[in-house]
Amino acid sequence: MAKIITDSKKIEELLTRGVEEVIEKANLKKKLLSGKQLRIKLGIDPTSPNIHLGRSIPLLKLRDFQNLGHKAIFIVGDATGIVGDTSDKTSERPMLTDKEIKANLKNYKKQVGKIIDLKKCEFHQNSSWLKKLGYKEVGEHANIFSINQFISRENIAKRLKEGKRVSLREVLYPLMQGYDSVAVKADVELGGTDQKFNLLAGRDMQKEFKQEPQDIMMTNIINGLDGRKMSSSWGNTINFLDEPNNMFGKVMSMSDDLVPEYFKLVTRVSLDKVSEYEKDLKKGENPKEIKMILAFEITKMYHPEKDAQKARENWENTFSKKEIPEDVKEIKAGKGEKLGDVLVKNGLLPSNSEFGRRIKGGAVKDMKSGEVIKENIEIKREMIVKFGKKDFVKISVK
RNA sequence: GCGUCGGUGGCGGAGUGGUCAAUCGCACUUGACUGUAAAUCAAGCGACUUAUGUCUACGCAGGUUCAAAUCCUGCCCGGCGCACCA
Repeated sequence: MAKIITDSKKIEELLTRGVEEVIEKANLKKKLLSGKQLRIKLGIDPTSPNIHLGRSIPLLKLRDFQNLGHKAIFIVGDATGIVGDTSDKTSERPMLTDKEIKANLKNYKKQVGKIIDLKKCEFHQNSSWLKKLGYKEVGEHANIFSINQFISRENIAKRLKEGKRVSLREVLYPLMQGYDSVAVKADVELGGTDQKFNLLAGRDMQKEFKQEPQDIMMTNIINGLDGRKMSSSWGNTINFLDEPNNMFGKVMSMSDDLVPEYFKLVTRVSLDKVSEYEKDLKKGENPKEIKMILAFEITKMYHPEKDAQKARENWENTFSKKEIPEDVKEIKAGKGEKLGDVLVKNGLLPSNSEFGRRIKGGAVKDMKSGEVIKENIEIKREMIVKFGKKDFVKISVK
């Protein structure tokens, strides 16, 4: 049995860092101090093959709990994923197929394992209990809640008002997530603030099943690279599986004002250090420098430290010193082939028209001579071409 | 099922017989300025081409017309209302 740590300073950080709201906080604190091992539940639906940094917030929380000796219970929502949660959506979420879910699921353990300790973690797929339920059970569960509750949720109410469709299946989601809590006998459930309704549903379900209701810890939601909410559908995510160079670069390209928030939420750089950085920023330090630290910290959480270091060097060379990146993609072309055709054929550009636009915009550049290429030239010898902000390619002649 | 309104590009949302590859906003791409930040400015944003033209597109399938996103018919999908008094 793991030893439970009850250090009050650590508990305080656990209860506050990246945490928006705890229900019920006093109760949870008491439990944490009691020295009893708690069962901490976190579920993620495999709605996308990639887990992004937004999810790392509750995952890091889960790890924090683990570090204090508590039992992490990770649930992959393969059943809930099919039904689809509407919590963070302004429109209906399409139902996923079994096949999609399975494909998405493939690397989940690996990704989650980058943060939490899988050996000390209970790993479940909620289909294992949810698919056993029939209409009778679902009916009973559904009876615990009212439509009134459901439609008064902000995003649902809004959709109704706008005359958008709200399907009956969406009502089922909170029931399913709530039943998960019953199935794993959760003491605490983690989730984003947008999950409040579903998380609370778990408490009601547990009461119905004569379990003590779980406490709820709602973590902050992180903004994506562009300042909007991070979401796979916006394309503003940083993913656990992003390559080091890419990950580093993505952090560097985000808004300055997000930097402190990122430090607090998605890293575990000590809070003292973070407030130092904040002070530096206020004093007028170039935000780029602090952002470099952040980019490095984040990258090394998901990749070996030396890869993160390399990514940093590569970034400096490429963008500060305007050199050619180390990991240039290499392709082959026949002598006399048109540059545009080659790029399109290799999937680097979607169409010849796009190539034409970039030519017109002056985006295409011969890196050896440093000159802008103004027309669709024929390839005669090996060349390194830049054809966009981040797009480099080395073309060798067959 | 009946009635009614509607289905337009990644999204929102114009357009209701020709001048529509389709106003506009957002998102996105590229360039300038920079710190691959923000803000700003400029250009672009179906494809093939590089001519200043062809093809494919406005839920789907037909039809009317010299000409349709726009009119007609059928189908599919969605919203709302009705489905009552026994």
